[in-house]
Amino acid sequence: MATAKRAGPTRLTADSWTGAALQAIAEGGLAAVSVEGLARRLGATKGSFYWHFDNRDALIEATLAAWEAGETVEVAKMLGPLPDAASRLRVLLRGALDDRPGARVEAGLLADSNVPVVRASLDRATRARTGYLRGLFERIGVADPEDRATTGFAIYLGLLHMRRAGASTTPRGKELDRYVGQVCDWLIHGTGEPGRMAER
Amino acid sequence: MATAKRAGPTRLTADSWTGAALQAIAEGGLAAVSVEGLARRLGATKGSFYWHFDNRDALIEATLAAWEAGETVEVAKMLGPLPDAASRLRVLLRGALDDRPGARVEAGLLADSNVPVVRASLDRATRARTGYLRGLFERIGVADPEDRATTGFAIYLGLLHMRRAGASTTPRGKELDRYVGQVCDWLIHGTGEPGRMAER
DNA sequence: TGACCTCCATACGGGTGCGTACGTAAAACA
DNA sequence: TGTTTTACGTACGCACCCGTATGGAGGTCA
Repeated sequence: MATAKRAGPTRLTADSWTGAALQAIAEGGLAAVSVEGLARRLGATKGSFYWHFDNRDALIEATLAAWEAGETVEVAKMLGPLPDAASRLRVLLRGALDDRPGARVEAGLLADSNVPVVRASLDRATRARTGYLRGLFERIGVADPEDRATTGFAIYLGLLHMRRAGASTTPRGKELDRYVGQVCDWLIHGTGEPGRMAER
Repeated sequence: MATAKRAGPTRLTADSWTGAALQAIAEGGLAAVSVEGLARRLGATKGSFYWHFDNRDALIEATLAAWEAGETVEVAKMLGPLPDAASRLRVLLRGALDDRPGARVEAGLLADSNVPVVRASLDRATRARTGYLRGLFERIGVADPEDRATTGFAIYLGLLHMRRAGASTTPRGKELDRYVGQVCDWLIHGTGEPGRMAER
């Protein structure tokens, strides 16, 4: 009974490991990424892992790179077909509260933002998003696109976090659509749709 | 050379351990709270710890309770003397970006919000703050205090996180005061001070 | 001064994770 | 069909951490 046991066809690839790592991050952050743990999940052993990667750090770097790449194309795919800046903003914000796997991974990574590699990765993602947001606000024509981009991203992060923490205060379901729409109008116009908000 | 070595007068108390745990959380989250690690910091050994606490979980519970208590009195002390709701809102938001030790602990705890005990503790803190925020907005007299409180807290969390992640996009120094003021005006009036923001 | 209680150090067993050494099936190639 | 290369399993040493067992120093009170 030397070799046996794994379910799938047979051999694993480096992507098998980064994929499992992504799933682990989504569930429990970096701490859940252990070589032996992933091996158990994959029905393999460390012997396999250390053939594909030099060490745990190498796996983490590869995993982060895979996430960044997948995230940018996913965002592009979500926002590309949209017509105007306003609807892109709305979709972007909703992305914080939807159950995309990418969002779950991002929420997991937020927890380990003090780890230098993760920090670097998140910083790139952050920069890309705030830059994109700033572009949206510039095209919309507000006076202070920088501030609004920062605030928009802070709201994004905050909602992402409230969702991960399972905060009972997070808007859900139908409420969510309404709330996100409200926040977007608010970010864009400085106030809600005319008549929906008091001015004092 | 049986007993010796610790610097301080001598004996430790339960508070010594929760204090060290708070510091560890501020630096590295829950993962940094290890009995043996704290013992090294305090110049003691596990023998001392297990006299003051039943186990690691008991320490964590006590530490969270201490943080919650300290946080509420600290917030009360900061906001109590302030005259109007607007300035309270501003100080509350600034609290996310200042270097209060409490904020560092909170940022560290955010990282472990998937741990049930931490989640419960954070949830209580969150509820208290959003409730307080809602009260502020109600007293100010906006039409939708609930939405604004949620958004205000999301911004708080987002900024807290951007600061912890060392995001280069976070406003700093003088900019910080201006930015926080801007966001507050914006949260309150729906738009910035008249003339500072374009309306389209 | 002797019995006692408080507080802590030492020493141990068990668990988990990383990384390495080595052996070995199965595929690829000759 | 034999040999190399690919991919993986097994077994080990090491480090760290939790929790327990046990004993001892120093203060307290009779």
